[in-house]
Amino acid sequence: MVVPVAAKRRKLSNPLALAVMVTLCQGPMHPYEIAQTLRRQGKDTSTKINYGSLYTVVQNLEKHGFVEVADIERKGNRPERTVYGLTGAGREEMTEWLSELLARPVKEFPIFETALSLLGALHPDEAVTLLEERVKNLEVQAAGERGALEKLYESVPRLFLVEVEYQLHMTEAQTEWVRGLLKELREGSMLGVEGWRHFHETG
Amino acid sequence: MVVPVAAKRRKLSNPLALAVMVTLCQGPMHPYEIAQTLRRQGKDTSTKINYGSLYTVVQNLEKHGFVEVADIERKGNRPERTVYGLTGAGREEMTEWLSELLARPVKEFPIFETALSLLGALHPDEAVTLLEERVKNLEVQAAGERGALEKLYESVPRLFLVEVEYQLHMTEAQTEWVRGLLKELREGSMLGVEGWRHFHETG
DNA sequence: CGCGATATGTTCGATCACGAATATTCGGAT
DNA sequence: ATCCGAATATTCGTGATCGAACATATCGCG
Repeated sequence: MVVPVAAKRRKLSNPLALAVMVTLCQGPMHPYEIAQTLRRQGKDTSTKINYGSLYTVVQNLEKHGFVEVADIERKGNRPERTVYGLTGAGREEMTEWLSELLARPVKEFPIFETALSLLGALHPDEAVTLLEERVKNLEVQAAGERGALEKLYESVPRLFLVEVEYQLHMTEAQTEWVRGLLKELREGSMLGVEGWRHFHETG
Repeated sequence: MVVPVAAKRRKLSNPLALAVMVTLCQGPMHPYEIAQTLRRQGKDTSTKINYGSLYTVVQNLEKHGFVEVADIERKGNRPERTVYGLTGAGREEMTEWLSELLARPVKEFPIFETALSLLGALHPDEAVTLLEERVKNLEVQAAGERGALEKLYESVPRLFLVEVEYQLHMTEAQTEWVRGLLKELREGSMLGVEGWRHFHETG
């Protein structure tokens, strides 16, 4: 089997679309129910669920034949609820997309990286203060994540918590790195810090 | 001084806007020149620079008074080049925004996290194969980043490379974590793996 | 029973993002 | 001289995004 080296452009790129397809694997649902299911399963911490986007995404999935209308319900006087089911093409797209995401790291642009690259625009003392604050915040965040995880272990198999464990690991990694940076900044050992300070103090 | 606990909504949220303001600190420029400067300084690895977005962003910055037209050049027959400069309000917004980004971690949604949370949709053996491939890819990526860094150390002060070091650190952290996950999956020690397999093999 | 609060569902439109197209100039090879 | 590809510089149309508004149902409680 030949693995395509360049990722092909997908017809839908919103991650929510993938989450929707996976959810519909569990059976036909209407959009709102999809959102509820995702939330109930805690997927909303790893995928941004936006009602605004949800309906558009489902529509687009239908347009491309990945889902189809399975039923149109009407209970009482409420607006109709269109129930969607996953198609064969949908299942295939889902598997392929998910596989690609797992196997291939993609370059993303976390906002903290941007901020770091622009660090020079602040006074070095200010930078140190701010990064110290970040470390504190990260510690709180990590503690929260650990706590949540402990609770969840009691009711959910680990399999369904991998992404939470990953999050925690990455939070810890970030904390560690920022601590290292702070150390170098405070010791002034980092090449270029004197120049930086001088630049900001004279202009 | 009271630190606002909730981040106030910014008039501009595109990170490119921040990068633009920081660049204009160095002096007035026209949009294209801003992009060149960012690229020359390697900022394009940490901020997504999109020509399509650039002009819109600069316009919006102007609309909100963060930059202003400093000059309109015309050389030969080319289209006019509008040269922009940072305003006082712009400098303030820049400092405040950058400070917030450094001090406060924000929840983002990296696509790999989504993929992890949906892992159960694939057969466990398939998941293992794919994650092994990811580890290989991550190793290549890390090697590349390390190489680039070595080269850059020769010509650029460390201060301007912090974001690259951060990237590398995070790549390594991710690799380590995926390796751990793989180990657990292969050993079958992870709670729930048998059920997972069974589910996929019977349907 | 009547009231507000909360949960259930969906739609809309203003804004945003960005690939691709456009248009000109410059440098170097022929 | 002239042709061509790369660099310079900007615009535009399409499509995505998402907060907020809308509308109804259900539930708890006095």
